[in-house]
Amino acid sequence: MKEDKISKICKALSDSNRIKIIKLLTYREQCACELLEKFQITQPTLSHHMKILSSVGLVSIRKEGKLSYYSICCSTFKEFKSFFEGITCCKKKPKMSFNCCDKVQK
Amino acid sequence: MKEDKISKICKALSDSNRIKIIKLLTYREQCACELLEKFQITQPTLSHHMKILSSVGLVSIRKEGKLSYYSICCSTFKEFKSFFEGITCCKKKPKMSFNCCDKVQK
DNA sequence: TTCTCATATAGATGGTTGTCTATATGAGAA
DNA sequence: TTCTCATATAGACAACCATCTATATGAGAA
Repeated sequence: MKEDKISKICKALSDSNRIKIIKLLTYREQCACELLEKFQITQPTLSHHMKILSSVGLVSIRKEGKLSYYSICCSTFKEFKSFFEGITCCKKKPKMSFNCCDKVQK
Repeated sequence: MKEDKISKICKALSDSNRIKIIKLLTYREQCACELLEKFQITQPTLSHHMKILSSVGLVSIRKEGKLSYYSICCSTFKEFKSFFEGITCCKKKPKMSFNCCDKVQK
């Protein structure tokens, strides 16, 4: 996954309500009305947040009758996480040999 | 780490240039002038980006003479990653027994 | 069809963001 | 001190964002 896509997903996650939504969807898929109860926002605002989360592929929608069920989209989420696995916090003074901070720091 | 802090870190990472900066710092700490060469932005804009990254604790600064060396802040980054480890993409229809998507999806 | 309920869309608004140019700061060299 | 270089800050501007109210859509019930 490229930097551009990662930054778009991070933007989608840059709101604390949307982080909470993602966390809630960890346990099971939920319909909009269920999610709405847990927030102090209006229904159109929740709808807006869900659109942002689904537009970057973090969340998928399943419609059943009048209800819309949301769940985390596994493949996108895994790719997102694996990008950060590739980032390590390594410290090296310039022109010196490579050392991982895990060894260097206390 | 709380949702509010996670969302602030995601906001700091919601720009593709800042994602690239973090990726570059994976390999070693670098000074501002070194980083600047790799982007098509002005020096004040890079300085602005570094301030955003360090204000959320993602990056730390070490000053040496005229130069400022930036590196990834291990502890924040690890906490950030571990938050997402706690998020799993599990699918369950309401009122049914719990199933992880790893088993459910093809 | 008509009503009701769940959700989406439209449009407005105040606040935030990425970028720039211009300028300040601060360290080492001359 | 004066000059130069690396970096930070100030201020401006167009674009974007979270939220709201009002309204539309669309499915099932009556």
